[in-house]
Amino acid sequence: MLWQCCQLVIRVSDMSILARPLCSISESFLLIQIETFVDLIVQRTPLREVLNHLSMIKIKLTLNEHLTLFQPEYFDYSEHINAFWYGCDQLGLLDGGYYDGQCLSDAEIECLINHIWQYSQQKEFKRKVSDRCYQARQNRQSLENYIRQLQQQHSRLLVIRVDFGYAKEKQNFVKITDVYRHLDTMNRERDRQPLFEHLVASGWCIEQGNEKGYHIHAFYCFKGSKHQQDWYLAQEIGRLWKAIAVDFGGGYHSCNTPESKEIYERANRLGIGMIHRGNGVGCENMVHALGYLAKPEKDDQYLRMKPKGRRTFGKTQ
DNA sequence: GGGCACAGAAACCAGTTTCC
DNA sequence: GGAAACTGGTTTCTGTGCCC
Repeated sequence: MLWQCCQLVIRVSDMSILARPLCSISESFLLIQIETFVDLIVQRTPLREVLNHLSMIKIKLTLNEHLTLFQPEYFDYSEHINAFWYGCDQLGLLDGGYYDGQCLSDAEIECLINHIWQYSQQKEFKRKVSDRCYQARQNRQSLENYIRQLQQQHSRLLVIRVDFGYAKEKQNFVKITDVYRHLDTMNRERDRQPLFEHLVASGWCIEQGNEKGYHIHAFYCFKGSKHQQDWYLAQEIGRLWKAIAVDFGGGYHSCNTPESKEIYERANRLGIGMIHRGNGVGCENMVHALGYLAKPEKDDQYLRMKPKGRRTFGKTQ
């Protein structure tokens, strides 16, 4: 009975998903759905609520698409996604037996939930969450040290902060492998283009958000003695990204526009643009602004899936 | 510009300590 | 006692510099 109710909800509220052609749902979105679903189970949400939750409904509707993300030989997954794979595996869904688009029965769903719950009670699962937070703090610390070292080495730095992303209408087609490919090209160009001739430091991190999908936060520090126009440099870097990610409607957000800087200025938080070593507040703000790349508090922005061995955070040495 | 070696950084994992 | 935080060793990746 409960399940029939569920199916009714599906018909009413998710026609848009049914109407989508196969594989047109954003990879990032699918992963976040899985995580939300697993999180409900981990939080010991009552079964009825889990079954009626939108993430469960969507997973049921597009399970085949979720299952296509299972490629453990090529990707590493977060603990939540691994818990989901474990549950699917126990149900025999990962051996190619479920690709006929059939609905799971009530009993199978309950079984899946139980297996995910069991997995989430293992030490390794809990451990991974705390290790990830700790790793983020380590990265943050190393980034802070790096920035402070830079400030000691250069009396003036021109600091650029840009976010790279993709057009909303193209996000459904962006795979994590595309993001890494674009980032690799961007980093290669950084070493080639005359634009970066006086670059003294840079850093990046790849993130995944519910709204923005995959995106990259990046910073670039140029010699303050060679460049003054941070707004212009940010725009040129943004244009380069747009050219690299043109297939997916590459877009960027510059924090160095006069409007953005004015907002920071008013809040006394301006840490980008020209930063003089003698300006203590500016230097601290710079640490804060660039430290955002490895902010441990951004727990919902981490990557749920990444190509094996690849990093999510990096900086020039 | 491409290939290669090397050093350092990021990630992973297991063990230990600290805190509640 | 269990969870969270921390440490240290190891592996793997990446940036850099050098050579051709």
